Formats: sequence, structure tokens, C-alpha cells
Amino acid sequence: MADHGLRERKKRATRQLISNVASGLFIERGFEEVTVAEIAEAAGVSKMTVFNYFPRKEDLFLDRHADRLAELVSVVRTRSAGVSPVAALRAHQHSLVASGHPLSGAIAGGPGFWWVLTSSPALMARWFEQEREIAEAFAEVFVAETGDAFRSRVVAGLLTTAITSVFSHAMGRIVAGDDADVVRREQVAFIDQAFDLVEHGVGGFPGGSG
Amino acid sequence: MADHGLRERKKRATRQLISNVASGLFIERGFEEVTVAEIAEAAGVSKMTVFNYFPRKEDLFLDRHADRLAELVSVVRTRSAGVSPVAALRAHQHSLVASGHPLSGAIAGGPGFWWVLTSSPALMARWFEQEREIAEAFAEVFVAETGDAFRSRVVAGLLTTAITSVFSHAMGRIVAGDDADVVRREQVAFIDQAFDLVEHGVGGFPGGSG
DNA sequence: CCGAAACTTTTACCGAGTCAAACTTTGGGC
DNA sequence: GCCCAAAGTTTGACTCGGTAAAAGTTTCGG
Repeated sequence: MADHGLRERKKRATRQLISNVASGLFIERGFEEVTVAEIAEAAGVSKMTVFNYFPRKEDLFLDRHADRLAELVSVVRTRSAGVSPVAALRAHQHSLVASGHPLSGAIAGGPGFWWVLTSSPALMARWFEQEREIAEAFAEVFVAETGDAFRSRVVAGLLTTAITSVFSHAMGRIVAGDDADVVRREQVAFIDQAFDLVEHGVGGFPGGSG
Repeated sequence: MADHGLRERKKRATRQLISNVASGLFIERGFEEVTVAEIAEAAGVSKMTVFNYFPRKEDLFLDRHADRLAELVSVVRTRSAGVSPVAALRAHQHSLVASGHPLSGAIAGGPGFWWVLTSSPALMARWFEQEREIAEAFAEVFVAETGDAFRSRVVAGLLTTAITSVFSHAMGRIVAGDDADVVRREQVAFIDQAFDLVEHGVGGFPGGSG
């Protein structure tokens, strides 16, 4: 019943072990070049057990998704009265950058992650799927608040686009070799640019007032 | 050398045959429930040949993607001077609905397609990937026009969100049993709503001026 | 300390996708 | 018309991701 009996601790440890071993192998040699059987063996566990903890091979690498999703939803759902989702998420992105959080994208350790991710179509597909899940989660919150399903889904999609754009922009620069501190400093402006586009519209882009 | 020798004609015919046979089976029984070997046999062709024409199983069902992508890019690239991408794409969506085009989403034959698509995670993943490709194609056009990579990618993402939102909204209603003509008539307002959000911003949504 | 519940392993299997080699068809040159 | 090269197809064997079921093995509650 307790949530930290020997059983639970072992499970957590096993899960962590598998994830660590897998990430290590992926970053060393690439996603497609490592088989699940190999991961299982390296972790001293059976193939079935790997799939027990991580239903798809991709989840071995993208296992922070649940946390990220929960955090983003929480930012929107628990925002103060009078604060719009755009404002809340904008502030959240700023704080990620300020605190040097990995999900800001502007983090020195990123290249390995990014390389593994982008060099595997399967992994990219899963990544996009996760972005989609974020959008759906936002939409749910908005529908609950407003009852307007269509508008909720559109706005949710737009917000998600802003978030993913700023993340991948920072990551792209890091991978291109830019200094992490520089990127982090300049990222502030890009965040505002993206959220401004969502908040105030793209207008006649490209062109004049846009 | 000619592009319509016997050889080319046969290839086209074979490709079409495989695609037709596959779509028929998918709509009849669902994507996951049909194996590639089965499709090959039903089309009187070997499994290898199927993969020769369609690199992934998903492409057997989503084989109009290339056309759709080309059309959307062309709408943006060949828009008249002084017309913004938002305006061009908005008009294009309206014309799709007006002409009863399948890609408007408001089409009676849609449920089969939609059912197959939504009941297969693999197919959905590929679908999202294709939307992503559309966004990337838009971004390329904008970068060429403006040189502003970041802004281009954000705007491209926002526009793609609008397009996919209106499509899936129409499709959702059709699947829910709404009359196609009614959906088509009402779709006009939803298109404008989505593109207005992109063009003028979501503001403080949800709330007052939004 | 025993028995039930939870977790893991084993074994066997299926389907997508790849590879290489053999085979068949098409088209061009003579 | 005939033959050769190129293009396309088939075959068969194989890898890998993922599932299923049943038989261990470990933990926990009483």
C-alpha cells in the first residue's frame, strides 16, 4: 500500500536503469542502431521487461514527456485570475530559460539529445505526436473553461506552435555550435516574438505592419 | 525516353491498383487488421512490389499527401502581389469548401477515411508528420521571401494549425453524423474564425476582447 | 511462515521492412 | 524481327519491434 515499499523502489530503480542504459547507447550510436534486445541485455533484464516499462522503443528516449505535459497543463490550469493562457505560457518559457532548464532548449547538453532525435524518423514522429498531445491537453482545459470547442482547439494549437518553435529554435542554435549563454540571453526576444505573433496575430506577414 | 511508354503506363496502373486494393481493404476492416502480404496477394503482386511503390505501409492509405502539399505551397507561392499568405490560404480553404473538395473535410465520403485514420495510431502519427511537412514547406517559402527564419517558422506553424483545425473540425462533424451540406454551409464561419485568430491574434483568450 | 499478488522470464509467435539474387518484361539498336 | 541491356518483379531468407501466454520468482500481508 505504501508507495515506497521494497517493491516500488525496485521498480523505480529498474525503470531508471533501463532508461539510463538505453539513453547511453542511443547517444553513443544512434537510435536505429541499437536494438531493444541489446538494451535488455546491457541492463541485465529480459526484452519483455523493457517493453513492460516502455511500451514503445521510442519511449525509452522520450520518457520525460509525461512530466513536460503535466507541467505545461498545470501552468495553464493554475494561472492566476485575469492572466491569459498566452501570458502564463509566455512567462513560463521565460522562466525556463532563466533557470537554465533543459526544456528551454538553450542547454549545453542538448546536442546529443538533438542528434539522436533528429536522425531517427521514428523518434521524430513520436516527438510530433507528443506535441500534439500537448495541444490536445490545452484544448481540454480551454473547452472546460469556455465551452467553445472549435476556438479552444485552434488556440491550443497556436500556443503549442509557439512553445515548440522557441524550443527548437534554441536547440537548433545550440547544435549549430552557438554558445549556450549567448543563446539563453537572446532567447528572451525570440520567446516574446513568438508569443506576440500568437497574441496579436501575424497580420499581413510578410510585410509592413506584420 | 517518352514519359508514357508501355513501361510507364504499366507502372502507373500497378501503383493505382495496389493503392485501390489497399484502400478498399482498409476501409472494410481497418488499417491494422490488414497485412501488407494480404494486400499484395489481393492485388496479384508480390510483397516486395508493394514496398517498391509505397515505402511504408501508411503511404498506401495517405498517398494524396504529395498533391496536397504541392497545392498548398503553390497557393502561397503564387499568390498575387499585396495578398498575404493568411489571406491566400483563407481564400483557398473557402474555395475548397465551395467546390466540395475532399480536403475541405466537409465531404460525405469522409467517414470511412476518417475512421480508418483515427483508429490507427501509426496512421495518425504519419498524418501529423505530414502536417509538419506542410509547415516546413511554408516556412521555406517565407524564409526565401523574408530571410527571417524564426518568424517564418512560427508563422508557418500557425497557418498550418489553422488549416488542420478547420479540416478536422469539418471531418469530425461529418463523422458525428451531421449532414454534409449543413456542415459545408456552416464551415465558412469556422474558417474565418480560425484564420482571424491567426491574423489578429488570440488576445486574452479566453476572455472579453478575445 | 504461508499463500496470494505482483513482477519477470521464457518461449513462441506475428507483421513490417530490408537485402540480394534470380527471373521476366520492355525498349532500343542493329 | 532479334538480341542485349536496363528496368521491374519475384523469391526466400532474414532482422527487428512488439504481443501473448504460461511458468517461474520475489515481495507483501496476515
